[in-house]
Amino acid sequence: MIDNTPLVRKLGAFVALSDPELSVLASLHKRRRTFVAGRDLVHQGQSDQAAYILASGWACSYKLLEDGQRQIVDFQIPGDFLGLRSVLLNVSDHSIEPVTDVEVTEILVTDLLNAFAQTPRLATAVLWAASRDEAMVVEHLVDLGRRDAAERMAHFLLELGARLALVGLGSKGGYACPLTQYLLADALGLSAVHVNRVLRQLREAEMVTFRDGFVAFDNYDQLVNFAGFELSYMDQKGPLLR
Amino acid sequence: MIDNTPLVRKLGAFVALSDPELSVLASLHKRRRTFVAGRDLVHQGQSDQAAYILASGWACSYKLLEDGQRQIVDFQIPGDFLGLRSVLLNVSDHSIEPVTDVEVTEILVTDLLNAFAQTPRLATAVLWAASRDEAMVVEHLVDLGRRDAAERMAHFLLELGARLALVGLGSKGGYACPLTQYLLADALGLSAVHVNRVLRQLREAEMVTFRDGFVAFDNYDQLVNFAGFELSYMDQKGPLLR
DNA sequence: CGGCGACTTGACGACTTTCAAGGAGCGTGG
DNA sequence: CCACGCTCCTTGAAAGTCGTCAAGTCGCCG
Repeated sequence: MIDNTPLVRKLGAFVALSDPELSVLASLHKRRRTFVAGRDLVHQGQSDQAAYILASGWACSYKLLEDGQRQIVDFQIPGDFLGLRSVLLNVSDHSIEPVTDVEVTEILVTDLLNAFAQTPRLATAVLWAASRDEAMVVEHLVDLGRRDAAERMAHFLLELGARLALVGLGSKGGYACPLTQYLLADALGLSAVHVNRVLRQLREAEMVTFRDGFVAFDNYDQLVNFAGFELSYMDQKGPLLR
Repeated sequence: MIDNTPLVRKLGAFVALSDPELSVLASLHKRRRTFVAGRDLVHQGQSDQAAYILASGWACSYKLLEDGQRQIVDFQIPGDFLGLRSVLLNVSDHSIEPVTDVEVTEILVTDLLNAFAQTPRLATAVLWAASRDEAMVVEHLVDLGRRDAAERMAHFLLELGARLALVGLGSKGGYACPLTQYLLADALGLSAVHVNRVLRQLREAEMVTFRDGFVAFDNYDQLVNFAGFELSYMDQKGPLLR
């Protein structure tokens, strides 16, 4: 094992990486950068040459509508890619904003594509990681399309918890969560006012409590049942490719 | 140019494929199969060894909720992948149903992964195609989260039109569309009844008319404006990788 | 202390769903 | 040939969910 960055941990879950592959991966980590909360990291329409891996902190990717509304597509937590799609499509179709101060490591497109050429299995691994991210977006889409506000919130908090647990940042008890009710509203397609009401409702039902930057699962099983939560699509036991 | 299947057309838009790459691609097309409308092609939870490229007809990918509701994630039109994510994740997190009778060509996972190893640029191309599909899902997500029923419908019909135009099946005048109002409802997160009302509304506003399996843009520019439609994320002029 | 951002709560109204009832087109079988 | 059943489309009325507007609290910081 040559290094143990979040990227290696993530891709390692899919393909068993050889030492040469690991060293190619290691060479991708150019420089480490930090960004402050709230200032966009990527702008919609911008043309990028670099993607990032989130090392610490939270970010979100969102789209702005002409009328000023915004829809948060996904939150990124440590280990996640930032702007991979922007790079591949050559133009960003969305913006990315750090929710907290974040640390990232930069990856240049050219390096990434060269790495694919040298070690094709890496390409497969990245494709897999991208598919996994897409599955998350799809689940979010189902939230917006077919769940009412309370189920949506419940499902969303559970999913976030499951993702955080995968990188050691959460458990069935709960997790630290830096999101404001405004951010939740933009993610869940609700108004901030309604987010507040729904949170109260879930708290009074003694299923989850979101307070002071911490999500506490008061009754995990009941919440899972209420939200119709399934984490099969996140379950991943060891590398598929050896 | 060795062949000119939908897959080649699609990937060719991203990378300029060499003859050896084209021949690897050609070898992927195992057998052609047909499926009848309505009978699932892939079941949620099923473990697949094959993905497909849609040659003719329409399909849709959807998720079922425990309470019987369903959310259609995306429609697939000729040239699109079917079940690529299922294959990569090793378990399908969604179902796929042919909307019409469809013809597909089968692609075995193992062949696909081998092809990646032989021609890494192919992997890059597929990654790009997957990113493009994801961009579509993201736009759909914004529809559900932040547009009201009429805007949502308008935006959806425009996007479908733009996608069809890319493969020569539609224009700014309109396109043949085999979707029922029930399918539209499941895609847009609305009730079938409301879909009907919204379609009437758009028809009476003389922007679009959806009747007898045909979407007619009565006033394309007005509709684009009404829906806040941007196709920048679909615009793709020639290969990015040479 | 005043200002500010995030959170709360109530009242009212708009957008959507649900419930109910019909109508039109089409293939099947008597 | 026509009735029947089925799917899809259409429309109205009542009921609910959720957004908007408005006002007020709390903690933090200059």
